[in-house]
Amino acid sequence: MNSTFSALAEPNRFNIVELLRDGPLSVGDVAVQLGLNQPQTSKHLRVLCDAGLVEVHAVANRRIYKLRAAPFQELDAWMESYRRIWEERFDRLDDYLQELQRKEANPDNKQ
Amino acid sequence: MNSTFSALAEPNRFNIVELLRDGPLSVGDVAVQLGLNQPQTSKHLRVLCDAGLVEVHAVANRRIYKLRAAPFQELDAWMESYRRIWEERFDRLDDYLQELQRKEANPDNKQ
DNA sequence: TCACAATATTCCTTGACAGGAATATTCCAT
DNA sequence: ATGGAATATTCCTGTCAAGGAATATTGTGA
Repeated sequence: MNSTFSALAEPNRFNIVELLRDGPLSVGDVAVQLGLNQPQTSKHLRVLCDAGLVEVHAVANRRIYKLRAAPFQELDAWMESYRRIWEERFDRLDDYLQELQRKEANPDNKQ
Repeated sequence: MNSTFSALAEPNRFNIVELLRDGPLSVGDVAVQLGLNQPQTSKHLRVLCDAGLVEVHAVANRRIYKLRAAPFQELDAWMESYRRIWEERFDRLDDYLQELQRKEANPDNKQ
């Protein structure tokens, strides 16, 4: 999960992922379509691979990279816990303010 | 979107977000619950704030931070485009391989 | 086997960022 | 208005990651 965020935080890698969303591609094709040079492309793909976002498949001379579903499903599952409550809890200041006042009244009561 | 990933890529900030999922908290409370010291906590909250993941609300001496729904909904929307196709496309190597062969046959045809 | 295409790796430099410590700021309560 | 919480900011340092250039590697087809 952490490595997923780190990997996607880099703009070029994010673009690579968006590009691969449309299907698998070779290193060269990724490089051309994103206007990157080959070494950087390989390096970014390696990071994505290490993070598990992508997997390789050797075909003749090329290496075809494609997205892996797992980390996206994991991300989806993580989001789920936020979807459930983002109308409920995020805005519930009242509870917390009362909590604060209560603590103010008798500081020892750690609840 | 980019700033969202960058913000969440840092482990402490990720933990702060997870903590705030349960409701708003003051800087001090965040610091205590995560075992951080106050300055780093403030700094991380600032980054989260700049990224729009969090918003502040001054209450007496304290500043209460809470999650903002927007970036999570944006992330959710982004995920949506992956959910739709992760069984379909991610694994469709065949198409691409045929595409490669086709290009091999007559390189000039850029499709 | 050999040359070449496709890809990966290394080395280097530079910039961004996190943590620590100290200090500045803000704002309430008296 | 003033002392003291609570919070924010600055300065410094070390680390890490990205880009560029050059080079190494791998695998294929002739």
